[in-house]
Amino acid sequence: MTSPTRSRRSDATRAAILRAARERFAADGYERATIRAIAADAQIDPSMVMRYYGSKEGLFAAAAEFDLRLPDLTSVPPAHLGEVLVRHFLARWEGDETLVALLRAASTNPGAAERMRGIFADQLTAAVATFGSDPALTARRAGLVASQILGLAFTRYIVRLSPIVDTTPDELVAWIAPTLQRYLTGTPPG
Amino acid sequence: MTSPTRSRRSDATRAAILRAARERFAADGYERATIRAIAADAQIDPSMVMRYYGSKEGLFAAAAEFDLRLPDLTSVPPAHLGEVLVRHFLARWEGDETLVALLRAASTNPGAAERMRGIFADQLTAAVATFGSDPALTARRAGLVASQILGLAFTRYIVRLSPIVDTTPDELVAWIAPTLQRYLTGTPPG
DNA sequence: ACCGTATGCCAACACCTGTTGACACGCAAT
DNA sequence: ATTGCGTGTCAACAGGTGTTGGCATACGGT
Repeated sequence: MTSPTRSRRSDATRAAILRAARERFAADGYERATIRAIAADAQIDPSMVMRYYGSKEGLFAAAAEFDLRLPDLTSVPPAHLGEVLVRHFLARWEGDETLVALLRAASTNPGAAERMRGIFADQLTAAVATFGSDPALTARRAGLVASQILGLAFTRYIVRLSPIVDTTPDELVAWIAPTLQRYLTGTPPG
Repeated sequence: MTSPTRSRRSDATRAAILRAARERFAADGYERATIRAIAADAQIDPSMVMRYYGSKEGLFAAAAEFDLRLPDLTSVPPAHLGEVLVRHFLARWEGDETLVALLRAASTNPGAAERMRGIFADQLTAAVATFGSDPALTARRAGLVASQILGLAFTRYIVRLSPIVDTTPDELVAWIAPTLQRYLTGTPPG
């Protein structure tokens, strides 16, 4: 038995499968991304996928591993929270198709929706909770932020709505930052 | 041959198929909603679906027929545009699952995404254009509104994010109306 | 009453899906 | 050299998919 720290020969295959899976899931969604297509992209046999990831669900679970990597919001000037967040999100998934894969799959796959809920209810809510406003409101504030952020991602990467696709990240930040800012620090209506 | 105005006997079947199709597409998405399941819901044979709608794509095209029914925005006080819009959208699809079906399908089905683009790029942009601000900006304003509106729908009906699901329509309107108001009538940033 | 046709069901096709088990190769340790 | 195991390929299974053609039946016009 090789040492667990020593890289095994199959690690390259595992990585190739994961890369191909992310691409296919992002491009086609959960059901259209077939194991055969993923295996073909990775240039291996479909049965390898099963051996290394157990099932299609298991493969997706591994491929959709995602961390928002939210920055420490306590060290951000409170007036710039909105801008920092939009910019971070855009940068985060403009270069990583994992979230697009998750987004596409969440529409039809319950497990993916569950994971999406975890990411935006746990990670984001936790980050919002750090600059302690009214605890009773943090969940709602985080939810509202998620609604605008996910709407931006949905229109830009999934539906590909022209006015949103054609707008530069900087312009998007300028328009959307005030929205998040109000959701985060604005006084509740009513 | 029966008169085209006279209701034919099969109209009930056609309607039952359409109703079942909308339900299934809304609940399961395009690929998981099988013709057999739809036919079973409508209590008819799968081949009937093919005879009346030609193909699964044709059935979806018929089931996803959707009109935003946007009110005449010229007769709305400009300061209340945001509120009127959020309230209208919430009411519009809280009682009609067609848009949820379209939303779910748009993630994986190119035709559905195309239709979604049509709805929000044509109908919404046209409505925004009626209260004539800078024409060069109307498309972008409409796109931003779409991003928040679709994000709301996505988090509330698809991902079912708890803080958004648990919030009453009135509270959602209070929070989100100012966002749309700024996207519609606010001065451009920069 | 008759006949054409609209309506419906049944069985089957061809294809694709996730998944499985048997078998071959090559490397590493004994 | 031989043994054991990690790695990989091949073929096949069982089930589900959209879709098609043929056959019964019941309705509506004459």
